[in-house]
Amino acid sequence: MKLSTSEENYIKAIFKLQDLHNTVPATLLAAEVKTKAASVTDMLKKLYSKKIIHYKPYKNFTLTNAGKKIALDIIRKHRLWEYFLVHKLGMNWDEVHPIAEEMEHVNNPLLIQKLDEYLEHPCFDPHGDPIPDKNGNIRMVEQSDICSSPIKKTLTVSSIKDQSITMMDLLKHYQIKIGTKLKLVRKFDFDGSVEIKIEKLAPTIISNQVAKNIFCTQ
Amino acid sequence: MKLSTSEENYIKAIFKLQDLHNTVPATLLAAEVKTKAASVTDMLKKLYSKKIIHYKPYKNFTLTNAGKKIALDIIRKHRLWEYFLVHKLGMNWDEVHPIAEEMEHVNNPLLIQKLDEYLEHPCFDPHGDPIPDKNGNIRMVEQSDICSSPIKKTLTVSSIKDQSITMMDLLKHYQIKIGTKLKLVRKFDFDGSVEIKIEKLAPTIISNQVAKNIFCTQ
DNA sequence: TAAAAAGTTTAGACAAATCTAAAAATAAAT
DNA sequence: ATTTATTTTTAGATTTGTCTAAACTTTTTA
Repeated sequence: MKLSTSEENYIKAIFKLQDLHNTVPATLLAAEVKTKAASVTDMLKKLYSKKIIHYKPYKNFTLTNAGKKIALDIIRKHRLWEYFLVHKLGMNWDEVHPIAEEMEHVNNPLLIQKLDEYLEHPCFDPHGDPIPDKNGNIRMVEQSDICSSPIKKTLTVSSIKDQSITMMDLLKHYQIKIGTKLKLVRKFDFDGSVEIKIEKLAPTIISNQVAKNIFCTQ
Repeated sequence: MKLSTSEENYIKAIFKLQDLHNTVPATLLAAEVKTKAASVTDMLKKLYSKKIIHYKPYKNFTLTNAGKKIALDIIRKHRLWEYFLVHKLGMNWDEVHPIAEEMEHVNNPLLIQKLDEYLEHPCFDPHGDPIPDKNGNIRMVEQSDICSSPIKKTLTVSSIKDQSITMMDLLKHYQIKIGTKLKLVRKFDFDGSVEIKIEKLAPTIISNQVAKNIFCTQ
């Protein structure tokens, strides 16, 4: 089934809002896809006719399993492209979202398979959000912030909680990105700061405030 | 000026047909963009209003300079993506065209600049067609078929005249692609066949028929 | 629990890009 | 040069996604 860019955007938005709020109000969805409530109603009827959502007028609506599968596939494409833009083209993670928003609608399964292979099957996008696999499964990986991670084990940075400009600025200085491999050398009890050792770099100390925001997998 | 995918496709098609035939009949353009003559008329009026083409009813039409610039920019994007798909993702050159057809409409100058850098400013796409630079200039490079190239100089395969399946099959066997570096070792007068040496491979002999179809830059 | 507020849907309109069928202009052919 | 054929344009309809304004549900609140 071929879907329009607009339909795909609605599906993605419903998926996102479904995750955040248990029930999705049409007005919120309208804001998310930057349109008006009346337009949302039209689209809901269309998506219902395509069995992408469960829908009864004036009632709540949710994605069907088929709808969720489609949403996860779009999210997969989006995040793989974001990964590509940052890790291959060297773009900044704060400028890739709108581009990936366009690329995610390029529809070609072989392309995405090849891209995934080329990127070596990444699990997290540059914002630290998990990348669903080709079957729509999000492999749940044990993540913990640096402070709570075991000492002297190789950790891989998988997500950053605080995505503010100031935080990103600091991470840039420390040369820490999603995917960076590092070791927790020791913790200082006085202020909760920690010493870390990043591959090929001299050990440094980062504050507790920063360490708490950096999540890693083992 | 933001252009729709449809407008971009018309511009690209006009550019292509303008190159092939001196004057572009609307019916041919209709076939090229897979639509009907009546739709073409509508679009021509629109493109005229945007100063992308010169147009008078019932008369021939041509791209303005602005229109040509736009066309070259779309072609640039198309060919850079084709290059990426073949040389980075390892796709076959006969399957990348429809994908690049979609990717070319992703509009972000920084993206294309970064992509160009990442690919190291390629001059030819996987089909051997030249890639315009960011100003729309197609750098004219001296090309000659292998038979007419100087002996023992490093040549870079830049285009293949015959793009039939059988030819591509043969090139695959010889491990010859656009971008392959090779040397012409010697020519055999008896049948016009030539001995070539491809980087890291043992020297081989290719027939005159094949050699005549492979164009290289020095 | 009845009135007010908030949220959702219908009805009718619009813009973009397309279509068919018919009319108009140009080109070709006798 | 007039008829025929071809090409191009108009006119009116269709589809997709959107909009506003009004009508209708549902929820809140007093």
